[in-house]
Amino acid sequence: MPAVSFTGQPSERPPMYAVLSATRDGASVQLMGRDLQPVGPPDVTDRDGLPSLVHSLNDRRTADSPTSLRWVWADTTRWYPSLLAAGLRIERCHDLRLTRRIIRGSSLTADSHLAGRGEDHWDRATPASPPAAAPEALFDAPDDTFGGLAFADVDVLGEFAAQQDAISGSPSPRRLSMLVAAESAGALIAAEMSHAGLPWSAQLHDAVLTEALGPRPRLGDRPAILEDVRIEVAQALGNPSLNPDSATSLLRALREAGLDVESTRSWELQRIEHPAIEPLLRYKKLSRLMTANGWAWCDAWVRDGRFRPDYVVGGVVTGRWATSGGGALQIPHQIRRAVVADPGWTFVVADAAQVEPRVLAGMARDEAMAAAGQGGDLYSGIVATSALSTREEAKLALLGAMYGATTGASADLMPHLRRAFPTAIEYVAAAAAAGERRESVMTWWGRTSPQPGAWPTQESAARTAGRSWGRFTRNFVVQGSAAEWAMSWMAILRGQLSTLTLADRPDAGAIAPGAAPAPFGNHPHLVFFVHDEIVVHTPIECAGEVADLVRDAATAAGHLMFGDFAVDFPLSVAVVDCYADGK
DNA sequence: GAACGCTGCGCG
DNA sequence: AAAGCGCGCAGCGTTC
Repeated sequence: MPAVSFTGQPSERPPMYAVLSATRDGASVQLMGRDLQPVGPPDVTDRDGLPSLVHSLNDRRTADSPTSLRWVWADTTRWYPSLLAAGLRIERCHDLRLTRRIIRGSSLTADSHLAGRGEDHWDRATPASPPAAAPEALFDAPDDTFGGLAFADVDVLGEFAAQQDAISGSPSPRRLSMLVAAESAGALIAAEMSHAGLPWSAQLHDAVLTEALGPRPRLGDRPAILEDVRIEVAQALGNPSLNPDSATSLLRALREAGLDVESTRSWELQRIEHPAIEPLLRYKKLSRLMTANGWAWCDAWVRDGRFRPDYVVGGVVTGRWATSGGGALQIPHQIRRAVVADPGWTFVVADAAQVEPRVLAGMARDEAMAAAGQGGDLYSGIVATSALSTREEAKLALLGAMYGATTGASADLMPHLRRAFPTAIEYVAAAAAAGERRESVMTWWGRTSPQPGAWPTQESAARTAGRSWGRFTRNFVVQGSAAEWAMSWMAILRGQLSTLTLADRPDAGAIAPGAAPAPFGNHPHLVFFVHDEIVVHTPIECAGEVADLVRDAATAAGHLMFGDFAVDFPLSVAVVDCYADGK
């Protein structure tokens, strides 16, 4: 079992904090003990001197603080990219902007001073844009404001104290500090993944596009194959100038051809027999490929063999990450062909199986569901209990339970699922009922659902809105807690990966002809994350070790959340040179 | 010509 | 088989 270093507890010696505040022309760092009393005078530096100051403090080890410092700062997106650019990493942080939002919103800290105050700049602050994606910086003054306040005027120490006070005064300080640590570790990981970038071959990307669409057309022209398919559709519908990209005119054309359709969605069209349908579905695929991930996308988002998504930690209400620009969380499987490891390197691609129902089993302490998931595929495990008869049925039923299906095949299977797993099903039903009563619900570690907006006064509309909000809160507890598991998984893994260091491998220089950018060098590092799936880019010789660490981290994350209530978190792990071969 | 809502589809 | 969760993004079509 790997040590869990990102949380700073439960077994470590007292941590030492390094509280980093902006000054007019640089920064100051105040070291503090666990009691939040200053240790020595602050170190002050100008902007250029910050990396070397951080470096020297990172290296500092004292009898009181054998572990690394936890850096406390207003906003990882404002500090960390430049430290990474200088070749530095830090081990742990407390991101006050992200954690402020959690603490202000959590039912666990509703009585704290922090929650009682009016909105201020901390609540208004948004993540800084990544350096490369901010061309406006050429024209405007550099953005040194934080939620409307000059960055140098932000009271970092005061905010940290207020947050610590809120956490320690809550009924479940352990849960909230786990969440705060995981969210902050997520902020570091997100910045590091953007810095490292996902290896991306523009050449292979072009090959995929050319095979599907024909050669790249000149600016303004349409790819030859796409246009050919459009003409096929248009002729089959007797409408030569048809533009299938217009849903309105396509629907009209389909109806004029005598087809009884409600919409132009692919799944609806699939069930229709007509010569236009096959080419139309083909057209939709190709058109989607070109507009979403075509040559223009590659030009815009791939630089120097890397795709650098801008991750937005906590960007989703549930705590899932979002991304802005480039659609990083929706990269089609088809285009993952272009994701290839550097020479001498490979990928460890790991996908966690059925995280949401497993987390549900842990939260509800549903022994039967946990047992069904033991060791392998949860859906098959459910079939083995005879609760449902096929894997597909089990999957459909479980998804329906977590999304709140009310009609159709999924809803029909619910009684069977409830009979087999009453405890788990009751857990999500209670979350739904709370939402219908307009009450908030919490994830396992205390992230709390927002208040619903205005409610309709008309009775049936109010009922509909209630059901809808109930489906949201039902899913919130599951999706949000799964996000907590995933962040813990990554954070633990990150801590373990950093132990595979050059120091252990004096000949490591020979491993990788083309090393990753500093500070990664020859070290395995995370390069991609999508909700329950991670990609580690690693020197080939470390791949086996990395795969083991990935599995161990999944197990450790499960224990971190649910203690000795045994819930398995099995992974599918692949060592592959191309991301498309990961599954 | 910018801003916005709608439709549709990619991902989990 | 085609609804029930969470997103981001592109293109269309309307509005200001």
